[in-house]
Amino acid sequence: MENSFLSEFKERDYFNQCTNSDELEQLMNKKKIRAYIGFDCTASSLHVGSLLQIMCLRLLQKHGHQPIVLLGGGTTRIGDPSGKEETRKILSEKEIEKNIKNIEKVFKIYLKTNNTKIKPIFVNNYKWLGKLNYIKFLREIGKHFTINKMLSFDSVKLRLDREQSLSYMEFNYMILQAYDFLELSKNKNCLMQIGGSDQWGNIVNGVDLIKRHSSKQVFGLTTPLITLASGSKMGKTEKGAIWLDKKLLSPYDYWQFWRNTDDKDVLRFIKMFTDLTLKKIEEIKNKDINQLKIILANECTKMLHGNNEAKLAEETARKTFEENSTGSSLPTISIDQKKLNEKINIIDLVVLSKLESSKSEIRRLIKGKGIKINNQAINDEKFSITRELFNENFIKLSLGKKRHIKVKLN
RNA sequence: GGAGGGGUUCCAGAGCGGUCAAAUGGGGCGGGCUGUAAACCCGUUGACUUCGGUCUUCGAAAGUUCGAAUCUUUCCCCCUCCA
Repeated sequence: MENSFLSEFKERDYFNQCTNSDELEQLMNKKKIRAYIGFDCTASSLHVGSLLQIMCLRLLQKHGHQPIVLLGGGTTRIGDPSGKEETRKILSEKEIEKNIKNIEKVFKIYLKTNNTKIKPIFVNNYKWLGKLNYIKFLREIGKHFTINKMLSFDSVKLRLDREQSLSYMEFNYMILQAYDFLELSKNKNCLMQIGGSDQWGNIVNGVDLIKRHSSKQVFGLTTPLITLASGSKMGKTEKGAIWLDKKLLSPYDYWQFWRNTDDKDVLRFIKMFTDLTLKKIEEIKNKDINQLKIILANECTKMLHGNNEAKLAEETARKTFEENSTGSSLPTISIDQKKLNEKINIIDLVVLSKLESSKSEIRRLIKGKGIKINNQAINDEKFSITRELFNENFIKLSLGKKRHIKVKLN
């Protein structure tokens, strides 16, 4: 092994803080350990906001350590107040169970599952949190926490400062997360918890609790919060979240997300989100910035959706943007002959395409030359679609420069 | 429990009886410049429209008025201080 987990972790800019970096380094060089990351199950899948954590788990595997994936069926029932401005909606039990199943699939794509030494261990904290006895819990666990300290945590302070209420339920979240860590350290011999920097407080609590409760030394490690050069958080755009799920976001759109990365973020993201070796990255880093963006998009898409989808997306993007033609993996809708005979108005076509649902907005777009058919701007909202527009049964419909769709005639 | 302050369009935040679909900023969207980047400039930003207008919005309901985001009453929610 040319370098250790921790040094690669740092080189790839995953590192934010560690409870004891030197000792962790020694430990991990000496033996293979188990480490866990907890994931929230409030949505039916994960989005790129969680990708860095997933990459951490991959890195663990790469260095022979075993990841534990905690899908928080228990804690999702409470809701983590960290970094949240408002109380979350409380989900039904059924929804949470469904989400957990779906999210597990994502990990099975990103993580190696055939090697028993390193294959991910999936745990659901509802198993132990669900049957906690309140009095017993307070006596055994609660006594290790002081309110004074809890109030000093950012997750709590922020909410109080913001004049947002924080319920007692949420206030307990950090204790539950600490307890999770304790449970995993006892039953799964888990020695480390990794998380985003917003989890630091929660993680440290766990490390402390374990020290007090079982006099064991465990570690906490956090990754930086990834913000885009534009300052916004990664993962959610105005159009919606960048899901790691084909059903929620097409591979083409996923590819596009990476292709549209800000210049300033490209190298950082290549380091963080691709499997390219650091050496390789060093070699290519002076390439043309747009080439690099394509590499980034390809690598990321390949990892999630497979090589074929990545190639297809690249090809489609090339055709769409460079040749102004249409690529095959461009999202497609179909309309039938009959409908065409009755004349389809441009506005209705756009609505049909689902690229935009508000007719007022579509009218505005037309006024601003924002709607094109086969690369020809439409300047009349009464424009109707005729058969002559179809080339080999297809037309390309574009909204602005980036939203394109193929319309197929049936 | 007592005393105050407040809930406005995606967000922040003006408006405090007609000229309000509601200032301003941010964000978004479109156009220009470019490189499917950033920055910058311009336009736009409730819905529907036969482009004349029509309809629905200012926590909820009821009321006063020719007319309410603006006044009154009740209710719901939030915050601050005191207990």
